[in-house]
Amino acid sequence: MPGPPNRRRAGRPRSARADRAILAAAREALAELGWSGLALGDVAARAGVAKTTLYRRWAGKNELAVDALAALFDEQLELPDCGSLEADIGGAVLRFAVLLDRPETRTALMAVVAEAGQDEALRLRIREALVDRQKKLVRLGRERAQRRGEMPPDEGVPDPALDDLIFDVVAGAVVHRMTVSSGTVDPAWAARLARLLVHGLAHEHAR
Amino acid sequence: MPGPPNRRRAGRPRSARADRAILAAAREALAELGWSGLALGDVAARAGVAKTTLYRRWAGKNELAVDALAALFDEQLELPDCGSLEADIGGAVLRFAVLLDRPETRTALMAVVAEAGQDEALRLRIREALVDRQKKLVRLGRERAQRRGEMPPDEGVPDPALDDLIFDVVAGAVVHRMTVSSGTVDPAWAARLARLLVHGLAHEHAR
Amino acid sequence: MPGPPNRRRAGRPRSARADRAILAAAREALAELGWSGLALGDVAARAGVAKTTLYRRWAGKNELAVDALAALFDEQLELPDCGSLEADIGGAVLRFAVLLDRPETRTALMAVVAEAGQDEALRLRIREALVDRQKKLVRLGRERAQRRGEMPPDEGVPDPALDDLIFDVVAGAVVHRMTVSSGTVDPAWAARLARLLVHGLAHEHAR
Amino acid sequence: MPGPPNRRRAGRPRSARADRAILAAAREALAELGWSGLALGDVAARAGVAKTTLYRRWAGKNELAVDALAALFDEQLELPDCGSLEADIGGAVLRFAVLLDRPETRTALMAVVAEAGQDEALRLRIREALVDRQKKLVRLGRERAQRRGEMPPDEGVPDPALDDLIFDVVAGAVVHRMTVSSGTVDPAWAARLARLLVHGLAHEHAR
DNA sequence: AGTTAAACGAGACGGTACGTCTTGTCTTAGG
DNA sequence: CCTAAGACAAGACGTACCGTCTCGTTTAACT
Repeated sequence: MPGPPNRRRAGRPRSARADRAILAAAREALAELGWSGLALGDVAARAGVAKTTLYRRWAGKNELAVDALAALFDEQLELPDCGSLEADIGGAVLRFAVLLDRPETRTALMAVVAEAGQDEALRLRIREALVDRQKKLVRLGRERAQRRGEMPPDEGVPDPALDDLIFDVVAGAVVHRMTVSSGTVDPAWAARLARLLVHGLAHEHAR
Repeated sequence: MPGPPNRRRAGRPRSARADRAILAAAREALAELGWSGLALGDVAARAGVAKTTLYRRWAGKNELAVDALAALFDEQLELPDCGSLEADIGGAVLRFAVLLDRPETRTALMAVVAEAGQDEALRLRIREALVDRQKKLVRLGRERAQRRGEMPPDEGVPDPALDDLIFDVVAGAVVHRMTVSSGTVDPAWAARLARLLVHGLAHEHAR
Repeated sequence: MPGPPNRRRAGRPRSARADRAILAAAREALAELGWSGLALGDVAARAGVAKTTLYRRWAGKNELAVDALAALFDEQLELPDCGSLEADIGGAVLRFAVLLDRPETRTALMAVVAEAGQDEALRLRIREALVDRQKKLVRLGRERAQRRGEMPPDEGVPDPALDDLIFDVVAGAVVHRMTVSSGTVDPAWAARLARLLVHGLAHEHAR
Repeated sequence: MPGPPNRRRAGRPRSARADRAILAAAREALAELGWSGLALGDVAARAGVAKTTLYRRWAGKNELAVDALAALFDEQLELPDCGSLEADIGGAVLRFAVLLDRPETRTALMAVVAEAGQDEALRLRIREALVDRQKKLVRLGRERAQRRGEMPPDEGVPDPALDDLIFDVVAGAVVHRMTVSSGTVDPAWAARLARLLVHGLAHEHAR
């Protein structure tokens, strides 16, 4: 028996208020100062918390930012039911664009991805906390379209690689336009992207 | 006229070797240490140059990185002629993936984009040095496809917004897959993306 | 009388083992790490005791160190009877030197004296626990010498200032040599100091 | 040829103003806050200097304090000529007492000596900068007394061990009285110590 | 051939954030 | 009420880079 699961750890328990205050302060500071201006001592001070308390929970800027991002993504992203696959995709694109319009989101996402280039653990954390959690939107959209008869049902084996492609195309196009190209995502652009995707996918099944 | 074009500035001219050595050292250090590990003092030391010499040419990490990236993009990216639009797109995707496989490229691109979130001048520099220069590949591909008869010729007004969409979809999907999703770009994935795009575009003109 | 002696305080009584363990751990840590390396959290851990338990008994590093020192001084210092005043002084000097040879004693004594420079209460505690308790050795030595006829008996009023001078000269010379001058105290040095003092004192009474 | 001795080191030379400002600020802060309150960041700020500038010159609190003390000792300590050996000693004792009456001197001296218990290099620095430099006062006093005929001239070999003993007795008695015993050094006490020493030394040569 | 003026290397400078450490208090649960 | 465990606020530690500066030296172009 490895130990009773209800076994309380000794000593004073960690404050849940501190966790929330730190994540909120991190988002606030990020929005104001940008990534390179983000100082963990400042985040701690905004949160009304000592630096030790912050470092007890997160190893550094990167880990903290991924968790702050994941909380935002989880609460903001969803797939609206707009009646058709094309409209659903357009709606999801617009929601994502709203989220990326916040300067802290855009900046933090790019920065942690940049740091992840040298940091395998961070790469894993990003995939688990951001990518894999949001891929459920693609699965949900596909299943909804299949129920509506817009897409054929899975024949035998499902094709997760197709879901991955769709995820990277949609998310990638939005992120690239808003960050690299310094463009804007408006309803017209979202609709055009959705149409491109839906018609491209139609041939995918007819091959 | 303020001065003749052959007007040489007085004093010792700037060393061209220093420029090249600094850019090379920056790429090397970036590949080894990642963005946050990149220290300009270290770059200068690797280049065998004083910090002053570096700062005389670039204002900071961001500007230096954009220039290092632009040089790489210019010399590496091109649109191979593979006989069909779909094959051309697949080929370009694979070339871009090879470039992004270099750790310094991936890291630097994401990092400068992150910093640009708070820095309008940097955003402009990125658009001029990276985005606008590479959009010529899309224009070239479209014109080649039109000559082949794979796409209808422009009717009256051209549609630059469509070129932009294509650029963001292709580049965005590749970048997103290789950085955010931590996935790999192989010939099969490239081909599938190209097919999706070509078929999606076919309907774009038939609307 | 503030309370009946058999009055038990409510609740769990304090552990006497803890007191001893803490003092011993403090001496050990001091010998290993020196004053600035002495951390009360570490002392508590070595003593197998919680920090709370330590702080309930001592207000801080200084008070703890003074008590640890006082216990050592009380058990180690005495005036051996070597037959003559000069030999007695030499013997006491050597005993004191042995005590100061322990790194924790030397370090702690100097450190608490340094801290006492800004702390009146600590100064008082040092005088009571260390200085006044050990001045009895000077009184004892003088009385023994008077019994032997080596010194004249007190005429009318005693002269405590002379005892104080002797105390500061003997203790000061040993401490200064072993700490400030980084010298060693061997039997020859001790004998020379004793002779200097005895002959100097002879004239003191003949003035 | 290993290099001309007047060869200028490359780069910007160190500021002499900074050295002086730091030592002065250290003495000031020490007097105000005591040893444990002395923070090097604060010293740097008072000196109008960056922390790096301070750390470039001194390895830590201890080294800085020894140098600050040595400067004080050098400028304050001397052997006044009062006409007789006994009066000279009394005068020197009073001068030393004035110096140790400054809270920063007393505190810093004790503190660095405490730290030196664990630090061989610091012990050496103290001996060189403080002890050996001030022992010249003992030599000077002896030579002056020999010229006056108060002490016999050196017969054959000199006796540096006697100078050392005198130094430790005088300095030790003053330091011990003012720090450990919390006593005061007034002219009467100084005169009594001087008399004790002179008469004790008389027998030293008559043995 | 000498003069001139900027570029160059070296490295010190004032600043700022880092992540760690220690202090003394507080909050749990258990004895 | 004491105890062990450990989280907490506060703040100094010594390090690393930043971007600027101040030196003395080098180098090409212009007299």
